[in-house]
Amino acid sequence: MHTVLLVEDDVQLACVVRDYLQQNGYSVEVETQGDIAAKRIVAEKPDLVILDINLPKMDGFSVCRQVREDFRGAIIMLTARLEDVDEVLGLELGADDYLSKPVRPAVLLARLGIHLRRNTNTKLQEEMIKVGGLEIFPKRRAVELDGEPIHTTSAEFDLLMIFARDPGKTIDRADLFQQLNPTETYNFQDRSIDLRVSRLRRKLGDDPNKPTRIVSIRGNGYMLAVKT
Amino acid sequence: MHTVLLVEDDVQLACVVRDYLQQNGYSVEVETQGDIAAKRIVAEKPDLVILDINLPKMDGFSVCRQVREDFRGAIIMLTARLEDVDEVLGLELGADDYLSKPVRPAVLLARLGIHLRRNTNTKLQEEMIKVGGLEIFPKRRAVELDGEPIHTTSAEFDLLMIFARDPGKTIDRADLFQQLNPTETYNFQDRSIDLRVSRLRRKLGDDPNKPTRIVSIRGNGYMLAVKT
DNA sequence: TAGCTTTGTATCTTATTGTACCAAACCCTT
DNA sequence: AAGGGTTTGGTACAATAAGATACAAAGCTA
Repeated sequence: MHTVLLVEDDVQLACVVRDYLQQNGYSVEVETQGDIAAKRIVAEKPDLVILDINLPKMDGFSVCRQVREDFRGAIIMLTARLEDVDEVLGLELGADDYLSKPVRPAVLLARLGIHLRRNTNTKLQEEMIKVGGLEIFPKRRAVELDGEPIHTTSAEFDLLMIFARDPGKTIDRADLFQQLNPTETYNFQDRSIDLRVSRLRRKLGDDPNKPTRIVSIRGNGYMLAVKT
Repeated sequence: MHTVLLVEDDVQLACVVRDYLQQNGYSVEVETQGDIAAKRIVAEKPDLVILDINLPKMDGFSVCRQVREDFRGAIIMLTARLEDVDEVLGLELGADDYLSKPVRPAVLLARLGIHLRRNTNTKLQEEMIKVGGLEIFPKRRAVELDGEPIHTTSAEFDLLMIFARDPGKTIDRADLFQQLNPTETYNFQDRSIDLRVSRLRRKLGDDPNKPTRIVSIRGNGYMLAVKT
């Protein structure tokens, strides 16, 4: 049986949904406050979270963002306002899906099914890119090194993603810069890329004098090493 | 450059994805109809197919099934977010991967890279080149001598790679210089190559008077000795 | 809004790599 | 075998690239 945490401040609605899901074989918990929900998600690790955007204390966006790195299950956002949809779709947030209110029960059930199947089916694990001992989870924007979670900032993660697309290929600074700041133009004395690499290296436990994960190619750029 | 056939009936989305992929160095064709897509896949043999499930005329499952026997490239299935499709089916049809909409651009790119490398690039770059007691790992720019890691600088490694590609063959300075600095022209009094060799020799533990690994061929150039 | 985190700029330090120059080895002629 | 020219190896040094640190601006969180 799958567990679902329903985060919704409209108590009446929450109860209706809860009963409906329970009748359909789910174990459902309800939480009305955003800040507490964030804690509960991490602590209780439900299989799936249904997350309203309008919440007291902390809105759904913040909850999602805060929790995402540590929580692997699916998050379905609920929106009342149409304009929120764009933001949910914004790929940075890390939500898996969204539904706009009012929600038809059958649709909700169908969505739950999709996301839960994905998690339980062994062939369809969470999207992951694996390079050497590095595991990158794009949805959660999370990174693990030899199984240990590593906290990366946004800029670091973006950089790592570019490397991860082409492990073993050197990518020059101009290229990196372009991909990270598509609107700006690269200036050859810019050192921001170096700094990002440096910070990322430190987190990956790389010795800058003898880096083994992100290697420098003098006069060219950097490369994500493929450990054999 | 790799060719990708994008089969997607949402023209607007298709164009966004096409542009994005093109910006990242792919040659992209778009097809909106399932039945025609099946024919094109077999006829044009793209390196990779991105296949939406919801298509007019013939759905993605059928296309995949029909094409799979004649088409060796990777097929990535796209599941539409509004459908309650059982995604698992996609994999039993012979698809290589699947992604669910909305697709994070970075994830899509990463997946393309993974599948294309697997299919076309397997032998392009060796995992390891072994010459005598020397082991060279191009994909992490690392060198080991009798099992001991050796730190090489960029210039040294590049030079060693050239030698390692043709062990036992003498390569003249002009040739080396050209491969190391493709844009510049070689000047016969240039000594930078000699210096690189000298530095590399020292790291490889070679006695310059009686070098055993990188041998000088007087009047010609250098050669990586094939030690037994 | 106050405090924390993130991220870039400026600046300094260290490492790398080529040029210049000298010494040693080599080859040829005598 | 001696000597001159040529080729290669070595050291010193300067220029450039990359790494480190401090700090300030910007963004978020609470």
